Amino acid sequence: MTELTLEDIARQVGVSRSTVSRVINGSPHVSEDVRERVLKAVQTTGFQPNAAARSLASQRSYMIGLVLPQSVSAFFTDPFFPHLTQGIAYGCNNNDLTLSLFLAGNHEDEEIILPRISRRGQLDGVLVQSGQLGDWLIERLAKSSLPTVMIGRPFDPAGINYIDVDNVRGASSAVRHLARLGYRRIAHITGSAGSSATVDRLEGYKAALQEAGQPVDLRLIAEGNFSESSGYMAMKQLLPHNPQAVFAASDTMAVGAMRAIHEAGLRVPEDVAVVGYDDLPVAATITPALTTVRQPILKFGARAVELLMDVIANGSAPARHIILDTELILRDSCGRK
Amino acid sequence: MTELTLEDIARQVGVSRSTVSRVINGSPHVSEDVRERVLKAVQTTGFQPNAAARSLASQRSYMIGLVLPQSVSAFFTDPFFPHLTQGIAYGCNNNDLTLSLFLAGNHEDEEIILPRISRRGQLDGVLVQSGQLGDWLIERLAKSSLPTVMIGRPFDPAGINYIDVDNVRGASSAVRHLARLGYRRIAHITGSAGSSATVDRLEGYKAALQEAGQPVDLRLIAEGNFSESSGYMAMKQLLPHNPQAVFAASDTMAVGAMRAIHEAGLRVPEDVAVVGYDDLPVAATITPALTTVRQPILKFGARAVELLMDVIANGSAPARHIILDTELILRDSCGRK
DNA sequence: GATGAATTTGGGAGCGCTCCCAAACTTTCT
DNA sequence: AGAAAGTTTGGGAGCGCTCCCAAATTCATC
Repeated sequence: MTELTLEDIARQVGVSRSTVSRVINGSPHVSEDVRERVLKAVQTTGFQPNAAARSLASQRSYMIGLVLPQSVSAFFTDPFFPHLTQGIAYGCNNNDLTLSLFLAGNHEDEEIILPRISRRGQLDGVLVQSGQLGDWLIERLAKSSLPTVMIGRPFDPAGINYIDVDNVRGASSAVRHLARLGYRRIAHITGSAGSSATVDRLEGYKAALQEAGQPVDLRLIAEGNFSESSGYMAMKQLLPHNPQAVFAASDTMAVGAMRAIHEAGLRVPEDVAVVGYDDLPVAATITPALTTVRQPILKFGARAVELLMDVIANGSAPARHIILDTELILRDSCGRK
Repeated sequence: MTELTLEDIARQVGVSRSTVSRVINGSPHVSEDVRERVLKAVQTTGFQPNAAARSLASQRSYMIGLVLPQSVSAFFTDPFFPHLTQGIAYGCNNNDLTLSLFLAGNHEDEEIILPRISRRGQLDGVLVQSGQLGDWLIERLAKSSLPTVMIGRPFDPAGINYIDVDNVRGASSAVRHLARLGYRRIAHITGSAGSSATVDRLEGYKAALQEAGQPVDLRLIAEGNFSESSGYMAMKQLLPHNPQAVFAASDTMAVGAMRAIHEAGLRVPEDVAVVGYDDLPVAATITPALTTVRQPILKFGARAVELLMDVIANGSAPARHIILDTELILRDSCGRK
C-alpha cells in the first residue's frame, strides 16, 4: 500500500493536482466529465488525502476536543458523562469531525494536557465540561484564543459561549409535581458544591416550594456529590426529619437515596416519594421505576457540536448561549396520593 | 496573539530555525548556552510548534485513536467502558499522546468513521475494542496497514496484536471460591453471545466446576448481555432451578441478578450467593457488598497504550499479546457457609 | 601553531496539500 | 466574425515544520 498523493491521482487521470483537489473538496468549478473520471480513480486506488498536509495548508483540522477537567472525575462514577460523550461523538460523526478526548485525573494531567489542547494546528475548537467553580483549566481555556464552548453554564458567563439545560425549570417542575400530588416536607439532595447545576437545581427547588406556599426547611436539604453513595448518605441524614418526598439532583443519587429508604424499612413511594434528575437508563429499570427530569443528553451533545462549529466559522462575538428544555418523566416512585 | 513560527523564535534569539527545532525536540547537539536562550524565548513568547506542520514533515502525529464499534454500544449501559476509556486517556497523558475517540452507534457511523480513522497523517495507530465475532469494522481495521492493537482477544488472533485479561482464570477463580465454600448448583449468567470474554468466562466456569467434581447443568446457565436488566431477566429464569449460588459475567449483571433475587423474596447470600466480574465501584457500595473478580482496568488502559507505542515503533511482526491477571475480591455476597 | 577529529550550526529540500491568479477554452451576444 | 463574459484548468507560492548535508566552529593532539 504505497502512499498516494494528489499528484499521483492527477497524473493517472491526466489532469492537474488542483483539479483533483477541487473534485475531492466538492468545488463546483469542475466539468462533469472530469469529475467522474477523477472520482473513479479515487475509488479504485482508495486514495485518501493526507490530513496533516491538508491541515497545514488550510489552517483547519476538522478536529475538535472534548475536555473534562479533573473536577469532573465523576466521569467514571456517574453515567451522565459517558452519555454526554456519546452524544458529542455522534454529533461529530454527523459533521465529519474527529473528536479528541482530554481527560484529566489530576492537576498534573491538566498541565500536561493544556499545551496539547492549545497547540496550534491541532484543534479547530474545544468543548469544555464546565460549571465548576474556580477550575484552573476552564479559566485558562476561556481566555485562550481557541474557539471554545462550555458545557454547563460557567459561574461567570460574560463573553463565554455555553450550552446548558434549564436546570432551574427542570428542578422546579419536579418539585411542583410533588407539591401538586399533595406531598409536604419535600427534601432535596443537592449535587456537589461549586457546580452551577447544583446551584440552579437548588434554586428551582426553592422556587417551586415557595410557589406552592411551602416553607423552605434547611434541615430538609442535604448535600451530595452526584454519586450513588453520596445519595445514600444524604438520605440517611434526611430520614430523621421525616420527609414525605425527596428530590435528588441526579438519578444516581436517587438510587442511593432509595437504598437508604429501603434499608430504613420504609417503602417508596408509600412512605417517601422520590424524584431524580437525568433520566438515565437505570431510572426505568429500578423498582419502583423512578420519576425523573429528563435531560436530552444526546441532543445536547449534537447541539454543542453545532454551536462550536458556528463559533469556529463566525467568531465568538457575540457570545452565544443555548439553553435546552427538560421534560418530567412520570413513573412509579412518587405515587399519586 | 499572533501566530509565531520556529523562524520567529530563531530570529529573536539570533540562531537558525534548525537550532530552535533541535532545542524543542531535545536533540543533544546543542550547546548549553544556546539551549537556554532558546528555551527562554519559547517560555516568554509561549511558542507552540504547529502540530500539522510537524506531522507533515515528520510523518508522525503523536495521536492515537480509540475505536468502539457499534457492537459495543454497551458503552453507555456498562460502566466498564468509561473506566477503560479513562485508563487509556491517562495512558496517553503519560506518553504525550493525544487520544481521538471514534464511537459508532450504527453501521452507517462506521462507514463514516472508517475513512477518518485510516486517513493518512491523522493517526499513528489505533486501539480497537474487539472480542466481538464478525465485526465489520474490526475486520477492516485488522487488515489495514495502520498499527492496531485490539482490546480483548479477537476470535481469530492470528497475526493480531491484542491485550486482554485472563478471563478463563478469572472466572474459574470465582467459581472455585464458591465451590470451596460448599455451594452446589452454581449457576452462571453469561455476557453477550459472540464476545470472547463471554466464551472465556463460560469456559472458566465449566473448568472450575469440573475441577470441583460438580456437574455442568445447562439449565443453570442463562444468557445475558452485560446489562443490568439482562442480569435481572437471566436470574428470573434461573431461580426456578434452585441455584445455591450464581456467578455473573459482569458486576452490572450481578446487580440485576440481586434485584431479581430480592424480588423473589430471597436473601443474598443466605439463599443465593452472588459473585460478579469487573469490580466496578458499585460492587463495593451495594448491599450486600459484592464479591467479584477485579480487572485492573486502569492498568489495562496504560498497558494497551504502551503496546501500541511498541507496535508503532517496531512494526507488528511478530504479533504481540498481553494477558493481564485478575484478582478475586472477597466481600459479603457469597457468605462463608 | 598546524592538523585532524568532534561538535555545533545553518540552510536547502521537501512533506502533500490549498489557494490564488492567470491561461485556456466555451458560450453568448452584438 | 469578433468581442465580451463566463467557465474550467494548470501551476506557482506557500503553510511551518523535520531531516540531512555541508559549513563553521571548537577542541584535542602532536
